[in-house]
Amino acid sequence: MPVTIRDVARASGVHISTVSRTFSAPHLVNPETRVRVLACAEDLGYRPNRAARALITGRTHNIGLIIADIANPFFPPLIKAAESQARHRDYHVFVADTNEDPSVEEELVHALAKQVDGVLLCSPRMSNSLIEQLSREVPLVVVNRQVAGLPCVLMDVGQGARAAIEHLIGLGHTRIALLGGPRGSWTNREMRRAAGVAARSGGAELTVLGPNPPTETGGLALAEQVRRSGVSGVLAYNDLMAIGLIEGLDTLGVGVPQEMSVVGVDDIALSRLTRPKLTTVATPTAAAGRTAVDMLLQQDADPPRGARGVGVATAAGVRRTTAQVMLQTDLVIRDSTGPGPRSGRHRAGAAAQGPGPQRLAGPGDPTTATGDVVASYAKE
Amino acid sequence: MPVTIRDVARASGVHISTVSRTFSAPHLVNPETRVRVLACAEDLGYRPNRAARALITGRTHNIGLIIADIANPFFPPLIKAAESQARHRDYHVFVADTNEDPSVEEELVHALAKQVDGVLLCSPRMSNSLIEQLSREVPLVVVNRQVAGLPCVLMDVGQGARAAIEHLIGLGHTRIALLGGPRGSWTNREMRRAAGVAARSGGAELTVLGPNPPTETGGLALAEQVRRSGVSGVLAYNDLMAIGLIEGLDTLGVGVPQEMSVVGVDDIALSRLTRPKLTTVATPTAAAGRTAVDMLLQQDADPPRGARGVGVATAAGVRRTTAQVMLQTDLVIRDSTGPGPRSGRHRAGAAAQGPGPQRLAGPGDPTTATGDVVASYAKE
DNA sequence: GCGTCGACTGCAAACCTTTGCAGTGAAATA
DNA sequence: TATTTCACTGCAAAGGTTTGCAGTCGACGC
Repeated sequence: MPVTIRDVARASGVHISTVSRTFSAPHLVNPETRVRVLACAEDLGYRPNRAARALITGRTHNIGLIIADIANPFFPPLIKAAESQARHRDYHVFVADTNEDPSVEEELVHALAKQVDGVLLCSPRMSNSLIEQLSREVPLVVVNRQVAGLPCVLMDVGQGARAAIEHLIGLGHTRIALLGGPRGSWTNREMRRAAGVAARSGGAELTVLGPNPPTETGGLALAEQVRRSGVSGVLAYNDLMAIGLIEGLDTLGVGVPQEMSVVGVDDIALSRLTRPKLTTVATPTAAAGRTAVDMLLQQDADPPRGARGVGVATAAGVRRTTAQVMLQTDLVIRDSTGPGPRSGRHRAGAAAQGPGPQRLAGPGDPTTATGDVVASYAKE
Repeated sequence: MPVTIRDVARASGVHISTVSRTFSAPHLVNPETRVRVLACAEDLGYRPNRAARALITGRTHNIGLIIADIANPFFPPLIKAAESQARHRDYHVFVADTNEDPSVEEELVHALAKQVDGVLLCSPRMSNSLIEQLSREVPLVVVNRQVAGLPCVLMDVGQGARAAIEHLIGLGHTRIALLGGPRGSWTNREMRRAAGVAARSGGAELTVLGPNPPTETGGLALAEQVRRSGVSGVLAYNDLMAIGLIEGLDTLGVGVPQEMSVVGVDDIALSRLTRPKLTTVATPTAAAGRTAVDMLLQQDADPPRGARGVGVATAAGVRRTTAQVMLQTDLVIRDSTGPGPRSGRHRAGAAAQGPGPQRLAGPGDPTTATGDVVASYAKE
């Protein structure tokens, strides 16, 4: 039933090699022949069998995309962009979810290796050395992780964390908490480092809480601890945790941004839709996906691994393109951050206005629990 | 560099066919030989080449997952569940995004056909007849679409829409709007049908607005129209639209649920996190993903298409398993729906309580813009 | 008129695996 | 002892495609 190159050859009265060339090296075949072959192929509904092609060329025209958690809203835009970019370059993409489990990551790379021309490792949780080792088996591009000798796409969360901390300090917050993310996350380390520096040079005190699961639940569970820690500003590992935290603070009667300012990271679509709208460090996820795919395919373009004439030479250990791309992040200020304890002036002003029409006028403060705010201050 | 069955054979002193059997039919090889071969394979890091295997067996152990829009939060849980289920059955999955474009859908099925054992079509936008035609090329399972003769996984949005309408009517709403989804969506047709019936038998008036893009923007754009239409209750095609609508209504000064009750569909994670929390029809997306994969693989288990000994007989036109699974939906009532104009009693009661501590006690109504409610009533 | 070149096409090997068939030797049966 | 059975293994073809090499044929230059 499946129509092969052979059927097309028979139908158009040429040898199979001519049909093959019609598709993979058109300039080598007579224009007349070419149109005839193409017509027959079209007629018969012929599509080249990529598995067979892969067998001989050594290139599958597939790539793998290994994701820590598809359900984490950070990733879908990345997946979408990567898939789109790949398809434009005539590649298909395997997507696999590791559930944040490093051993699954490793297993998946092995399992996919023979079936793809390269793998995108997104926010991997395994060790650098393991990644390096795996990269000898199949070309790898790493997103959100810095591995020496491997092409990486990084988002400058360091810069973002710094901007966030400076923003909080600028608002008058002097005691700030950093909600750490999962163990093994490069982003996490980077944020801690940068936030520490920024806090120190801004004269603020930084408390690090974590590591924590990078989820809404993770943030929610920290609400009590955050309240007791005496901070007035929080930078969360990501938006999900920030949202969870706000949720938790809300049930504890702590108003955001009145009593606590919260900054997230990622700018997932969701963060525009919560109340209050989240102040957050926007990471260029789609761009990261596109860039990573480009780097993978470019790297892939050079060594025709396993091709016929090439012989030895291209042993897999050889150093490949090793570019590292750092993508800009942006602090987007919305409604979850407000003046800190220092700037009593602003606070008083805010507290004075009741929940009137001005709630509707501007972004304002939707929870409007004025009484609670005051009470909480007394406590502090 | 890539280690093949041949290397393992040489290392363990047996013929390649024995190595092959060690992996694909272990009971046919002497236990002693088997362990020796396995040891060598392990040593050398051998992994069977699935492409080569596919070439001869006709089964790739891959499936395709074609998604209207990965960035739509409805899909990631489905993708995640499907991928997980597939992997447990030793299948890998291609994910592709069509951007809601029917022609891309078709192209993708063609492109993937030779590389997969089956394709999951999730909420397809193309015509039934085209789907049917494509199913002759590769086994198909359809999610959120009813196609005669094809295995389908459906979510009972009809039942869900009915429950939602009844819920609204029960709250005293008699004029209700349905925000339609995209053209070509089975879910959309089903909802319209069921909502129409439910409204009629409940004595309510139903206005259908649409079709609309199933996004936040789509909902937001309808706010003005909804306000002017004079309805007090809205059932949206999905949560995203519902959230967009609430957003839009908010900027128009229309409070939810005080002046307008809004029900969504899907129960995406997000809907628990917005304010007000969304009343919505929960669809079992993860279960749908799992079920669809199971149906695909089961269907796939029967005909060893293209296998060697089989000869003709299993022409692809032959009717396959044609089960249709209908998955239950559940109305989950949260905070975006409230008493309608009829039940003035409840409203008054609600309006009487200020935004005090009881806001924190229960789910209550977080926006608490009591004044607005009254004003709005006057308007009406 | 001969040689050369170039454009085009055919031939056949190779990629890695699976599998029907046949062969081996030993054990079980008659 | 002769025969059958059985467990195991090897042989070789097949699957669809690419590609180096070689062949054909007409055109062109001298």
